[in-house]
Amino acid sequence: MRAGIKPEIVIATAADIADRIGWEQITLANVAGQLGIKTPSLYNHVEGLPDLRQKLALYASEQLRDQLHDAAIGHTGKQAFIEVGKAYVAFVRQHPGLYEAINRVSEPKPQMFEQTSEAILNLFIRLMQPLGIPSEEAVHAIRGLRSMVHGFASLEAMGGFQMQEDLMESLSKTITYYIDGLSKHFN
Amino acid sequence: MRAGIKPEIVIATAADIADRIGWEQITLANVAGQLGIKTPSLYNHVEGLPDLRQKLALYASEQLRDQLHDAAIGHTGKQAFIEVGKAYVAFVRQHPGLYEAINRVSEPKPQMFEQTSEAILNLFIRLMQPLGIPSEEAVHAIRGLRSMVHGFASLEAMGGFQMQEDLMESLSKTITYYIDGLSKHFN
DNA sequence: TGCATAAACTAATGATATTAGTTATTATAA
DNA sequence: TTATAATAACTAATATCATTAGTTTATGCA
Repeated sequence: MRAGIKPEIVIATAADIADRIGWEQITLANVAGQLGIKTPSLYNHVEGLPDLRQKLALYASEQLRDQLHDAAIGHTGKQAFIEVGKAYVAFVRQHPGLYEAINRVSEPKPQMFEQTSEAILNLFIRLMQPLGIPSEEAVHAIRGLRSMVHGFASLEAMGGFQMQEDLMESLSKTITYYIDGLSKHFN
Repeated sequence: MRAGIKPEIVIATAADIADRIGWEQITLANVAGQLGIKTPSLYNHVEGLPDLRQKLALYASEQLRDQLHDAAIGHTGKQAFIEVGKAYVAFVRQHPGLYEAINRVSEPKPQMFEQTSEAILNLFIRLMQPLGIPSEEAVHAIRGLRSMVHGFASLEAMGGFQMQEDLMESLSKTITYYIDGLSKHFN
């Protein structure tokens, strides 16, 4: 019998498993089982479990990049960061397994993955332009923003917050305080 | 032969492996090998791999709590947060495997672990008292700080920053901006 | 229709965690 | 000091993985 599996379907299946029952549960046995084929058949589509994980990480990072770019459209200044930050946290809520795949990508990271990460970093850099931060300070400022947003998303993903109802509010307040303090220093 | 293994030695061995070659490498085979005993003998000291991981997470969170408390001594206000933040990042640098153990602790988390996490949260809360933030806003403010510090540590641990030389500077600047913006809002 | 390729399969290997049952060592109490 | 109970090692066996090798079957194209 022939199931007609495409590489993308394998990734999609792994993504589904990751978001549904956790990244740890991405095993070749689980993926093959959900696809209705035997484990060794997967080797026709991916080069093994590490390869599958890396391909999933790439897929996930592209999704995240796209959603962050979408969220930034039509906003500038402080509000742009708030929108992107919310989109970041929302992505992690919707796709905890994919976010884990991004964070657990093993070295050496695929080149395309590095590129996508860079694209996300560039988004932050561009959004920071209008604030008029001196360029030698901008690297620190952006590190702070990335850390903040990642910190919120990551802590929530690992169940680090008690009540997640008003977490978006915490995030937008935090970004507000940070950008205000930042602006005050350089204006 | 009898090796005279104490439970603490098993945890210490797992900690050593985690920091040296990575959390993923904590296997019963590795731990037993380093202790000079056979894998099944470990079941006399821990109840299996998940139990060992949880005990290691508890041990790690206690270490982190102690180091953060130490760092806070003798400081108040903005500077206290900077010191604690630096200690946090320093801990993750020194003990990447232990930090991973904390973050990968599986549900349900041991009660003692929850207590230790709460102690760390309480440290942040106490340090924030002098800033005079209204109590209904303090929860947001503390979430922001935790996220920031965790974000820095976590991003560095996963190799998310290019150059880590001046990372401490980025962290202290970020905390400064944040606390300044926060203070401005409520004074 | 025939052939090359893609994609499934079976079988086998080695690493892992885990359980059960056994033996040896140590500590303690008579 | 010796007998006994406990502790902590062991061997043997099983189940689940990932992985490799070799084989078969289905598909698409000349």
